[in-house]
Amino acid sequence: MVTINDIAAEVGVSRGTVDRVLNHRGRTSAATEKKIEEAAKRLGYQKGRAGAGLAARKKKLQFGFVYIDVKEASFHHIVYAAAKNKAEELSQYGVTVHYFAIHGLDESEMIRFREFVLGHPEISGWAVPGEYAREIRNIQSEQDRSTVPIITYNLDSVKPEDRLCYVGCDYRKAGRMACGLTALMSGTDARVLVISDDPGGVRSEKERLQGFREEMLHYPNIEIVRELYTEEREGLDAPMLKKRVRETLSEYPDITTVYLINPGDYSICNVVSEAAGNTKRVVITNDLVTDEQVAMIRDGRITATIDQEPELQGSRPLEILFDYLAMDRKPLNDWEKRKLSIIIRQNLDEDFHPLGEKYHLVH
Amino acid sequence: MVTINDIAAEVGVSRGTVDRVLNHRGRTSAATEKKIEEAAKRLGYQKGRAGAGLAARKKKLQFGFVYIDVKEASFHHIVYAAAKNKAEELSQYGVTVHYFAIHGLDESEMIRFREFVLGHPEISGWAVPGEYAREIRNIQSEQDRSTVPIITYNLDSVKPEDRLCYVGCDYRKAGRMACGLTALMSGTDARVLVISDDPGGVRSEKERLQGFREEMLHYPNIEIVRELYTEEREGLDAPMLKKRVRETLSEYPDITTVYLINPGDYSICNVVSEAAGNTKRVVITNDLVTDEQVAMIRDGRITATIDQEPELQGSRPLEILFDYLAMDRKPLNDWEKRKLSIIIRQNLDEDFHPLGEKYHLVH
DNA sequence: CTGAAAGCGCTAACAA
DNA sequence: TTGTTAGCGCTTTCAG
Repeated sequence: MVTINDIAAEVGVSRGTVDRVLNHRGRTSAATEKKIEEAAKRLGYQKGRAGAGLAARKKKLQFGFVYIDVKEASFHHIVYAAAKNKAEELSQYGVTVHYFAIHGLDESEMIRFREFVLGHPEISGWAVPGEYAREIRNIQSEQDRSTVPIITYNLDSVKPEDRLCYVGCDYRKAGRMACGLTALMSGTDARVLVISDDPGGVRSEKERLQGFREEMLHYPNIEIVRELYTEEREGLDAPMLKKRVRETLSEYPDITTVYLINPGDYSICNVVSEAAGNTKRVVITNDLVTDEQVAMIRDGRITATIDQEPELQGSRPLEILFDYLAMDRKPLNDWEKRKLSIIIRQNLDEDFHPLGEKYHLVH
Repeated sequence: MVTINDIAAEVGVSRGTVDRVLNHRGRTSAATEKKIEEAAKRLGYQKGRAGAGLAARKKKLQFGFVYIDVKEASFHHIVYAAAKNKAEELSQYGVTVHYFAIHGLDESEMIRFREFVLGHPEISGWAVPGEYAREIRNIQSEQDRSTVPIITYNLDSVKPEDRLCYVGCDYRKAGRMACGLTALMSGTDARVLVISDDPGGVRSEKERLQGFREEMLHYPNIEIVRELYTEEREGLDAPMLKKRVRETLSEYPDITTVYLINPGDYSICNVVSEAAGNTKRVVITNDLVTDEQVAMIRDGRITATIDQEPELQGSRPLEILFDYLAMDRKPLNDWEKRKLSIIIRQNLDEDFHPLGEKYHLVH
């Protein structure tokens, strides 16, 4: 392993100078810079994790972790729990994580968020759900501090140059998988009912539907019979939606498959299974996050679910920030794709998302 | 974070003494031992990764990695590639990995293996396919060196007390998943043909079949119509087996599903798809390891495959050894279960097993 | 602009 | 049986 000492010896300067050059701390002459950088490249220098880890403690790195804390957003509870876990691990390297919980979509939340960002200039790296990256970038450019890296997760709604890396799944692919499963489980002439929470604002749901449609091109006889969405401001239990689902299923008894893109409330599955009569329908959902869902997969109310590794969406952003700021390691790609896995009854682990229960969110 | 200095100060001894006690190096009095251990527990001491990582270099840890190098065992090529990758990463902590390739099942290989183990007394941790753990244990007990930890991977054919941890999947569960997929894709009255490489010696295949059968109890109308195995010493392309598959499929045209437990050669899928006529059959396989298989999933000759994370079976054993020997971290469980994932055309990543091609095995 | 030195947490070698 | 010291690779601070 080649160390900064080797480079110093090679070039004939002190360790300090090598450090200054390699970490762009300035106060070095162009001449030595050239020599040192050339030597570093020639010898294949890479910062060692052990030494850098030890020395990181005196940097006292501060990260900001923004997460969504809304009762029905179980996905984000898992994300948050995983982030806390990772933060605990990073604490031994002197890292402190500041959390900010977003409680809803109102303008007042954005103001609180803005204040939080402004109030924490000491933070040298952000991990945020994609939707909130824009706001941080705005503040940064107002202040010319745009070198502070941002990792987005779960959603990627910002230009690639505005974040260091996005950690999350490919929603289009999730949609294609749902269609593939439909073809395999309901046959290539499936008739599909699509149900989702109001997709007006949320891009992930549009993309999943788009992916589903895209894949349908390979299955010309699969048909989406109807798409049903929650009424705006309908509330969690969505009585209107349930009513329309019931009506639709009796109007189209030949519906073979229900693709539940993202219901706030999974009790909609009960409506589907009650309406079944003697026809057993295939029900496909996204994300495995609540106990209710687990029970539904177990007893067949949900046939299959497509999961997107929420734990890694919580832990990896912090890890990437640490690697970037303390270890001098840039992420390999600007999109760290999280795996989409298919869950059916037989691979439903008793301990599927073990972090979920370890932490309670205080609202 | 509480350090060994804190403990030394608390108890009123030197760091060296604390180190000796906490790492059981002997040469300490029972009295100080008690005081130090009590203080460590009280303060919640845990060895820091950064410091331990740096200091590990002077331990010059040596690990032994045993792998299977047989042309048709593509699974193990991936395992090996991942192990090399991890070894490279660990080299910065002063770790050296000694590899031993097993080329076959003959007795002479066992002798070579035995000589390798005997010839490397400096090795302080082993990572081996389960089948080979027994031999190492035997040698160890002959020499009273049974403290050297063994991590098994891929197969767990040794008593829990004879290894520190097993890294691999639950083959019974893999079988249950195959049955679950059968029910979902061919219906609950599926008629199944099971094909496998001679399962005489190999436990994983028996367990998968056992899991399949186990799950069949929940689907009383699923039936295994026939089981076909390669003749002993038949050779890779298995012409006899292919012939019998062809015959079986024409004898039982109502076979809906083929479960390929572990064919040495996937070209058997071609036989199945050629014999199809107008009936499209569901073909389920295990492990996604060759380009041929990828092509088959793409064009439908294979319907679904159940993967078991070969990369992690290569990297984790080394990581676990390092954590154990350098970081004082025991594995959380004595079985680190690897995830079983279902792969269909739509989640077949172009880059599914990216390590596979990075290394060439020299036979 | 550059060098020297101290220190992060831990281990190992040596001295007492 | 215990303490002391040096050093792993890197960062930081202070002198020059």
